[in-house]
Amino acid sequence: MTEGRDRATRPPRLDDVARVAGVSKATVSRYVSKTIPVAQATGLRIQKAIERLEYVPNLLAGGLATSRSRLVSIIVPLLAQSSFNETIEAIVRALRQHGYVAMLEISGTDQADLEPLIEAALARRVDAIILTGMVSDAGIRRKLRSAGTTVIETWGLPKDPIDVAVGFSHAETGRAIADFLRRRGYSNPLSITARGTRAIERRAGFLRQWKQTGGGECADLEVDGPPRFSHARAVFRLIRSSAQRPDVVICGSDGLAQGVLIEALAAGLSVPDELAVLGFGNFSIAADMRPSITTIAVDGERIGQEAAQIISARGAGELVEHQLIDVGFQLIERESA
Amino acid sequence: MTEGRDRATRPPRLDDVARVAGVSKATVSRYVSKTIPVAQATGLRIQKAIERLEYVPNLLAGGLATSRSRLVSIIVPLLAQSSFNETIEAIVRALRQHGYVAMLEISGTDQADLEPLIEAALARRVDAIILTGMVSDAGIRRKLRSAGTTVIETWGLPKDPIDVAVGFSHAETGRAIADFLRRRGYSNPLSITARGTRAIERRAGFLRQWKQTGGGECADLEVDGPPRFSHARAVFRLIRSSAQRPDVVICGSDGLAQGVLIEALAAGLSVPDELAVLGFGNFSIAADMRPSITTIAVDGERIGQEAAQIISARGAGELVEHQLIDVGFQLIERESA
DNA sequence: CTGAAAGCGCTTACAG
DNA sequence: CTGAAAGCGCTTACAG
Repeated sequence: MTEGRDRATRPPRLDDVARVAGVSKATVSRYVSKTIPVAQATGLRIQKAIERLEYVPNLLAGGLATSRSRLVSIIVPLLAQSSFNETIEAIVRALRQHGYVAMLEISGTDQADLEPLIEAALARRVDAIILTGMVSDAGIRRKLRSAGTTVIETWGLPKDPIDVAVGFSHAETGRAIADFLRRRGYSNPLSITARGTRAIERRAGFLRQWKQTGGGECADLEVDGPPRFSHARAVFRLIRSSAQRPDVVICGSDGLAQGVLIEALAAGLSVPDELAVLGFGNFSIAADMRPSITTIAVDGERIGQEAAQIISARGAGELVEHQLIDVGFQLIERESA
Repeated sequence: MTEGRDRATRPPRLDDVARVAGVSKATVSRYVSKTIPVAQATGLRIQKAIERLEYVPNLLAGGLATSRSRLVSIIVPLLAQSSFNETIEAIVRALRQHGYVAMLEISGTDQADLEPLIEAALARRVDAIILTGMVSDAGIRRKLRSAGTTVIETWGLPKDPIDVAVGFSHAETGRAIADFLRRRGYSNPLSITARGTRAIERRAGFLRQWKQTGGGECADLEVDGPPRFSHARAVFRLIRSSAQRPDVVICGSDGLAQGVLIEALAAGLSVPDELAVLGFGNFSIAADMRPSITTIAVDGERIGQEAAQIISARGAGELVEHQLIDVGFQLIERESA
């Protein structure tokens, strides 16, 4: 087993390369970082040395010297069943493109658990913190604001962003849903709202528009935790016990919508005629489900790109103001409503 | 806006704390890292100084000094719809518990894309690399082996692990499925196998046991990419065109099983009487689906804990041998088969 | 229990 | 285009 480098010897570093190539550390550094051009012949010698030694630059040391870690912390409420997964993936890929690497932190739904994660990120001197969940705690917002690092809030567009926000207006999606339901002639909606999430903003936006355009009351079922099929059962219990059966259910996620659809099928209700269903997120199942799910699509790819773009620009020394970047959304009409 | 620290001034560092507390840097370092006890009175003064300055230790610098970054790279094939999500979440949480932070890398399904991600991890001098997908490329395995860092392969139990592997035998799950189907009296299985995944090992294990216990041929449909509902349609096309209709479909994931179930419902086939369905992964939908899905459960939590445990032990200087840690699996019998 | 000093592996003005 | 030297912010033998 003598293949590869001996585990006992220390890995090569910049000055090993410099010695082998017969140049100074500074020159090797310049060659590797491509910041300042190096004479062609010199570059060749350095390249040879790098390959011979299998040199891998220590970015931790580099980061210490430049105060740019090229590390970005991305804090998400949860991974499993999350509607954020696509966005997270897009962010990670976009960051990579710009030479950054993402540290993943999972906060859970309790705001209090956010603080140590932020500390951990700050201790690593991340170049930015990306938040995908809603940060409602004022103390945490203040702390983030004074931390002096780039903070990107995604998905939502808070009125008073910590730094930069990339997302869309949840109230607007509610509005769009109201208009859509009206156009289709639905009159008795039931919405499922997960506590402590942005679904609350969506519902508010919906209600405002719904009433303004002549709609009446709108039943609301509040549920806890991530939207799951089990909530779908609760929805059905409610529907059964309602004096007036709703004709459309507005779900907080496509996963939940899927659950409702399955319950409806099991109960022998025809969708959308007897009961229509609206999802949120445009997960891949939304298109594949039978009936396919009418939903709101969000451009996670774009969110990732915009976020990486901002971080990279700041890193390059450009002055990027606090701002809201609205990536919009799209209501996709399918079979379920 | 004068709250918090002035953005222009540099953040406080160890020697600022030392100066304010009237001790040496070494003492502050010892106090913060808790490696060597410090006199109580001294500790109090240091604590005061830390709070007053809002000092956050620079772990990048600390990592450089100790050659322990406390960074772990976790490389996953994909996030969206992945059966690994739960395990990833468990790993991230377990690592945190031990003071590590996870860098997330998404490799896609192409092995060739793995190399730059490994380079990026090595350049950050990660204390470990955790792989959740299968690494079949010999060159990459060799490179990882000679990198001198802890490498943990999860989910599978390769015959010749790079370093440590924490997972279960996929062949064994196939075997368990064969025994189960036989017990239930199924005779004509169809399996869906995603190319380039460990589903291939499961199928091999299944076939071996199936034939050994007197079973005949087993139809196989190979699909590409992550298991999706759309594959479910292909399954149905195949079922319809088969001379002899299969009586049970073995799916590579619960998501796919769900798709097949929905197609079956739409086609008016009763499950499991006319067509039984087996999933894999025990996602939350498996229990919630109607009919609920018979599947294989994997203990992602345990995988995360074992992995973090190993990394932490190595970090503490303990000698941990190359090894295979079998966390087992469980066949959960529900309604779909 | 505490301190002075060397070292971790880079980068970057400054000077040539 | 290149080099010598100081500095990034920690830790840890070594000595007391």
